Amino acid sequence: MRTRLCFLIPSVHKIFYVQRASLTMKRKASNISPRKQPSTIPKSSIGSYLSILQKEEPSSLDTERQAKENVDQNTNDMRLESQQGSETSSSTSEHSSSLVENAKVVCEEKLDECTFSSVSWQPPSRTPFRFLAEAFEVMEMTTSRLALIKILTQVFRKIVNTTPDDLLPCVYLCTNMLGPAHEGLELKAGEATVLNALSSATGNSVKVLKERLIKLGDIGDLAAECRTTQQTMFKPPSLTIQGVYQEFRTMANLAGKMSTKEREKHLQKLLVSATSQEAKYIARIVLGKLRIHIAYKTVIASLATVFAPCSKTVGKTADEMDSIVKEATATLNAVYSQLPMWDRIIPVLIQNKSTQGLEDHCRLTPGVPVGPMLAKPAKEASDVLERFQECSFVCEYKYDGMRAQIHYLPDGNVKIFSRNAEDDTPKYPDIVENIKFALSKNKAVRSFIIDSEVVAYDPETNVMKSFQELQGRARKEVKLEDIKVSVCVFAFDILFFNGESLLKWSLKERREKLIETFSPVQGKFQFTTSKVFTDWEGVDEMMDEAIQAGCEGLMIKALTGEYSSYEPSNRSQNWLKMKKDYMNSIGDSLDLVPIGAYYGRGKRSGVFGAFLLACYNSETEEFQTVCKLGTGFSDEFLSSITKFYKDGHILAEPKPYYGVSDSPTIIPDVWFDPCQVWETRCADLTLSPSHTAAKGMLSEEDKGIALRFPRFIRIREDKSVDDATTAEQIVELYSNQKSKM
DNA sequence: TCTGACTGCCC
DNA sequence: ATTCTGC
DNA sequence: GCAGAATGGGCAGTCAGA
Repeated sequence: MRTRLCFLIPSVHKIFYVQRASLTMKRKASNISPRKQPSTIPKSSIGSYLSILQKEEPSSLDTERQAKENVDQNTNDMRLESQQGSETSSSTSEHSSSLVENAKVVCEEKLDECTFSSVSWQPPSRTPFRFLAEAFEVMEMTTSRLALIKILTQVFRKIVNTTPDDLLPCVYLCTNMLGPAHEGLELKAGEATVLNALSSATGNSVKVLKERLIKLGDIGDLAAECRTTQQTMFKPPSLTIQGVYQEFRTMANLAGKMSTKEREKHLQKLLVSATSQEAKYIARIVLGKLRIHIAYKTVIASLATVFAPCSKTVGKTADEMDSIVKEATATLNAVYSQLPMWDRIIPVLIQNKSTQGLEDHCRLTPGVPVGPMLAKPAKEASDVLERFQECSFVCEYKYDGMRAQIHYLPDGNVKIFSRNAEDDTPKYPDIVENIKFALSKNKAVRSFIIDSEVVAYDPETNVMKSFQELQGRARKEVKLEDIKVSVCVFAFDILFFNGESLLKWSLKERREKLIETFSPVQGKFQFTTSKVFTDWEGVDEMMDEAIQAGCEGLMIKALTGEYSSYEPSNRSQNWLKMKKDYMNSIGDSLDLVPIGAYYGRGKRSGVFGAFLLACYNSETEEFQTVCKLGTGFSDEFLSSITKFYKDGHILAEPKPYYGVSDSPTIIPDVWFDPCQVWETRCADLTLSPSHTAAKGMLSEEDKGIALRFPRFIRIREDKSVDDATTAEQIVELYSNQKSKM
């Protein structure tokens, strides 16, 4: 707030105020310890936090070591607990009804041992949301995966044993989901909505809240803080997990006139009924950033711990238990990536009280998206050769388009899913047609799932078009006759065929199945260009050809052997991706001048989180923006560079020779003195509606040029600001790139 | 009726 | 998308 | 090496308000 105020005051005072502001900033930053103290522990339950708090707030190395031992000790205790528990249930494991009863006995023992919360409830009451919020609070304070899994396991176990119907909504809230991704339910509420709701719930103006948000760096912390200062006239009904989840679904289903206000009202209602701690996590769930160091992988590991099949564990050692849990985790991982629907999986888990038999109920099914296999970046030949020594590998063109998983259902329907399991079928009626055409010669096909990349394609010239053109296609309920940008499907894998999963087949076998099942149609449905290699000989040439053809680079995969199966949802080493800009020697690298910065959020609160970068236009003698930059720097660099700029290199106003769009998403929080040059790498240059580099020097007069995938490399100490990359050079790079397409 | 803010989703 | 970091 | 959490450009679609 103070820095903002100083803009209105003559320059001598500006310095004074800026310095004061930076001092408070510094003091604040030094207070932030790696393990953040929770701001909102309810006094009533302080005691139950203590054990974990001590572990996470060590005051010396000694206590740190001690803390580690404590955590380990606790983890072992957990194993013993479940062992004992299962001993009890093992004797009657044949009868599921007695199983349930026994589970309850076990549960009651465990209730007392809940290490993070004293909240308790009994049906018909539903699980209090406060119980989950308290777990989140503790999870936020640690980064130890074992401790995180331990806490989540306790949460799930307690819910399963008390109010099992709440497990599903609990898992949804833990993963920021409203339902299966392919069902397409969207909350349609983000930061602005939360701020508005918070404003009407607390009486603070949005402007004040925004200023406070800059300081706090987290909207949940803001919500918690607001609640603390608000007086409550009466005690509102307390929230339940089920209630919060249902409220979100209600919000998601609102549409049309007044729906924005309506959504805000629902959110306001939630925030008013929430304790400050609950408000914190409600706000974060809405934003989709829980920031408690867990995502669905940890949820899976915890569920697997709860439902690990330990019915016959009498006399088993901790190590043996460990491997049972590991196996259960692997099972649940595999099941979820082949049927990413908690509403199908969780009822089975609860019914069976075990991960056993899960695969029989939750199978790969056409019509439900599979987690797509992902690739790891490879920077140089040796990365590839190390991985694939002694065995042959395939290189495929890496097309610059969008991933599409195409399903053919036994009823003849076609479904198309995006990389993130969204249903893209309404977007691609042309692909639905092309598929049927490519299949026409093969009447034995009843069902399949294939993996492919969709690329914008000019059917006149048979030339692939840019990602940007593909991005311009309409998305909702597209009609065949309205399509303006045609596309070609480049298929590269098949995961399912006529009722059979092919995931375990080798890539060699899958490719053969793919090729025998489809007939390519030029410009509509083709196979990716690919070639088999046994060593590096010829790979560089293929890479050049791929770039020449408008591709990003190459995908590299094992053809046969243990690394050649399809691993859904895994970014494993089985697939590598290689792009020119990964390689140190090649690729575009620009020397740019930071002219402003944005306050960081989350773990970057207190330092700058991103910067506004400019090139130099010698014609207009302006610095023109080419990108914001938010990745590539170490934590240490960020804090030192924040200090550097705040210590005398901040401007109260932009220089008159800064050419910057007036879009609020571009205008930085602070302006910089142009005094450094940063080496910045990118994948591509794109036409930009919001950046100003080379504006007016292109065929599209009102557009500038921007970097695609920009990242920080290093400070160029050896360069002065006038040696920065020029707009002319950027135009040159841009037209070089265009001529390749 | 048009525009800008917001959201979600591609990369 | 890319990158860094704690475990 | 995994999993999580920072951050990028840019588009369509929706809705509120000019």
